[in-house]
Amino acid sequence: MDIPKQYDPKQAEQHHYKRWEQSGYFAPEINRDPNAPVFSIVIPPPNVTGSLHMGHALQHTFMDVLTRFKRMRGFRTLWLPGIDHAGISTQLMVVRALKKEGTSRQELGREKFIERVWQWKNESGGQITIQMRREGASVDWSREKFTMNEDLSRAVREEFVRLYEEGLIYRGNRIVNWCPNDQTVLSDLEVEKLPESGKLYYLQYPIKGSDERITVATTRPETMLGDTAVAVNPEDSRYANVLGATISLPLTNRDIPIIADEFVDPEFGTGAVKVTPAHDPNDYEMGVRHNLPQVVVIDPYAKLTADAGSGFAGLDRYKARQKVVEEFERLGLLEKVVDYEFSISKCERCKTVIEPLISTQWFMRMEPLRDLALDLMRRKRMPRFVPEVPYENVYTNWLENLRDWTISRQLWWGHQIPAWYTPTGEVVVARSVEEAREQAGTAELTQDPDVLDTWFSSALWPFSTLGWPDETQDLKTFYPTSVLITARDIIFLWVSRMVMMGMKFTGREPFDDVYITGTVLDAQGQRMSKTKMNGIDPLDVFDKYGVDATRLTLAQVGSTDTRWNEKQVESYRNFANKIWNAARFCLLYSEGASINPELIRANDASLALHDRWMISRLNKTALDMNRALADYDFHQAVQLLYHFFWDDFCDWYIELTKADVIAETNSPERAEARSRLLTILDQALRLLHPFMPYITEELWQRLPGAGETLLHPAYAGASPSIMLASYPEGSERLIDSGAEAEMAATIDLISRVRNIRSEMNIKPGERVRVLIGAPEEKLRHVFTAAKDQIARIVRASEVSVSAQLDSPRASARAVLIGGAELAVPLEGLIDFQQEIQRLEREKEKLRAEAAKLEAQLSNPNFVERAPAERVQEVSTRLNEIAQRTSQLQQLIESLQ
RNA sequence: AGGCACGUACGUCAAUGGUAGACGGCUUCCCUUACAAGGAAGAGGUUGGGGGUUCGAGUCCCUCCGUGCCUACCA
Repeated sequence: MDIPKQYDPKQAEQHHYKRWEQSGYFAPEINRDPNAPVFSIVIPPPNVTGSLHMGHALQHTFMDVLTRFKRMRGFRTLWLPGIDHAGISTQLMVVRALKKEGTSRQELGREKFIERVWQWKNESGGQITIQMRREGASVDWSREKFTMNEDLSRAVREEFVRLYEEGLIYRGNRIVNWCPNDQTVLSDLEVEKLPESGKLYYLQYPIKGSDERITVATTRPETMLGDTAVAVNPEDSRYANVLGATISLPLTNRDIPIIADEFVDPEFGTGAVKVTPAHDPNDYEMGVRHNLPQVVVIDPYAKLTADAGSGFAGLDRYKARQKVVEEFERLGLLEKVVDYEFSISKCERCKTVIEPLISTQWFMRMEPLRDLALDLMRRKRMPRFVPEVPYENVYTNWLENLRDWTISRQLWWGHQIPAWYTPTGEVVVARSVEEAREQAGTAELTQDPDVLDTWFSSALWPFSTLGWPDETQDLKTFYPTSVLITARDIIFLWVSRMVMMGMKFTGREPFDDVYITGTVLDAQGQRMSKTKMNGIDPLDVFDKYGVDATRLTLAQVGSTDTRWNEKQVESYRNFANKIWNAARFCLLYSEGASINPELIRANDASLALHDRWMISRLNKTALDMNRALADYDFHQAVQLLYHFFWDDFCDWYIELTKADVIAETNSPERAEARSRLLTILDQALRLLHPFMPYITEELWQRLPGAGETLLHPAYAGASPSIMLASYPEGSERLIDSGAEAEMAATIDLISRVRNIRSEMNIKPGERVRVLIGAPEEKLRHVFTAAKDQIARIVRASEVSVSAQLDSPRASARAVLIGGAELAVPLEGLIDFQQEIQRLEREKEKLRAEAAKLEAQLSNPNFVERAPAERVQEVSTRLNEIAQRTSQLQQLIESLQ
């Protein structure tokens, strides 16, 4: 057998995925058990424009770990992949391409443009689906979905029509967030508030029929051209005398009133506020309250309108600002300008400053839907957020303060709103144009040109992808899904809306649990972003360290934010190599052996200590793994795997079983030791597989005896793969605390000898004699039985065990667990003073520990109030220390 | 402006109120036939500061400092 000394991830990553995919292992149909429990996840659909970034790799790792785990546990498992059409991003991308070609979407026209987007999508969209294969993601590609496909579009129309018919969708004229660059309306969630240092301008407005002026402060002087009132707080005595007076608004020929409104904070600025209902959300509200006219002075391109007056019409908003300020100064009405820090709304995508505009849009009334979600949380505590703190509150608080959702967008790429207008302006909402014609009684219909917010379709994702509105078998089988795994920044945009729509249309929660992942930050603790250029490309990491090592690194992140640390990946790359070489050892000595689960099915006294211990550790680890995964404790799961494999399996078990395994002569004992080793390796690989799919499959395929019989019964008949083998569940019955204790004593003995070798500077090649005095018969038995292994591991020429230690004076000594003593004769090598010091140091450590414990015991409050069990523990430990100390003291005296 | 997290070894992170750990890095020694991407032995901490509750606090409470994130209609 020819196995290289180093694990080559690329080699292993090449073949297996294709075979898994082509064999249909990712599809739930591979499961032949009609009564199998179901596990399903839908992927948060990545944008069609996107390519794989660390956030995806992170989420996908969690999803794949769970999916593979559940599949191995015999669940009918579906991880459904798909892509989001990402309205604005995609449209912008194609618009840019057109610009390069010297044309534009307007020139092309709507139909041609959409064709062009599809063409782009088919040629270069969804890069991520290729990259996901590299990750090893076990998604069912046969069920892949795209939000713009006909089936999902039908679901969107169904959603729209039903909500409209119930009055939950309406068309209205309101102030909205408008992006002058993208030329579309945006929802509140697509706007980000960024701090900005700007100016606060104090403008004086003359009061008609008097010499008085009233001063207002504003950050946006240009909007004064659209002012229709000045407001003060009704309680503000400073302005009581001018309430109801009229202002002659400078630069215009309009007169506007001074009104009173609670909204005005007398403490801020001058206590008087200019009111521009057409261009400010607050002023809009105030305008509605006071029935003020709306004078539109800024257009959708953020240029001033004709209503702004001849001097301003056509000017850009910032030019207009400058001009207004100059004019006020010229008129002597500019009181002052001060520096001012405030936050400004920008388009999340293009960072253009949002212009609040009054516009006719489609909205969704959220209260009744919101109540469905809040009710679900109150009644059933669903979805269950992991971690619960703080996300359950974040989610709930947001829902409680929810406002209506602007769902229309002035784009071409997306689901066109299924609303048509008759020549007389009547609105007809229908599932198809045919239905609309029938309803309207005319064929002369114009469809609303707007499309729906991308999230409108995403909100249906968990059930639209399974066939809704049809009652499909998939929907019945896989809905509600088991868990949603996502980043925290879309809890509002997506998670909450899925819950609301799920409850509304299916009457069920869309998922039981929501696992919110941490964020992978850069080495400086900054979020990775395209604009900052600080992102780490997961594909580069795959190339450098392998997919499996990267997956372990990411899984370990769990739900806490973590700075990217390449050293960590390197250490898991080393771990992969360790696995490789451990398997290599097992395979090099596998002649005449094969996997045989019978060999680890019982744990009785006929087995050697190291075997009983290993079986115990295996079962403990399996139980812990199952628990960790059930709790979504990925960090813990990775730690368990790492230490189980490296410490327990490699460092101790292989070393202890090695003597039997590499024996020259063929014997039943050798065959059994080899087979048991292979069997435990098989179990270890299965435990690892959900995290490290490639290396485990690569190795498992080579193990003698790895075949159909090891598959989970639900996959009987499938061609063998570790991904269909059953996941070790672990059994309490096979945990052997006696073996663990005996092994602990053995490990203690070995460590002590090694410590002596190291501190006494004994050459690695030099053999030493190891003398053990163990008063306890059981312990003598343990050490005697393991003599050969111990000798091998500590490079001893002799290991002798007796009840009483009888050793030459010139020995290095130690006290062991269970009152045993150890001596390593070192004739001529030992410096007695130095040895005494070494033992004194050890005694000192014990003394320090004893001091703490004694302090506790001598505190009457502790003895009285601490649990008796705890008190007992302390005094037991104290006794141990006392015994060891006296033994050490004797050793020291014998040297003096 | 409010709200919520977080602060533990040189770095990245763990620790149901019960002796503070892991991995990497560091020091010393070893290419001992699975693995130098390895092995062995070590060093390294008043858990951001201060107060409180408790027999006992990294963990619970208060406060200060620092860092993030989210929400918000102060012109």
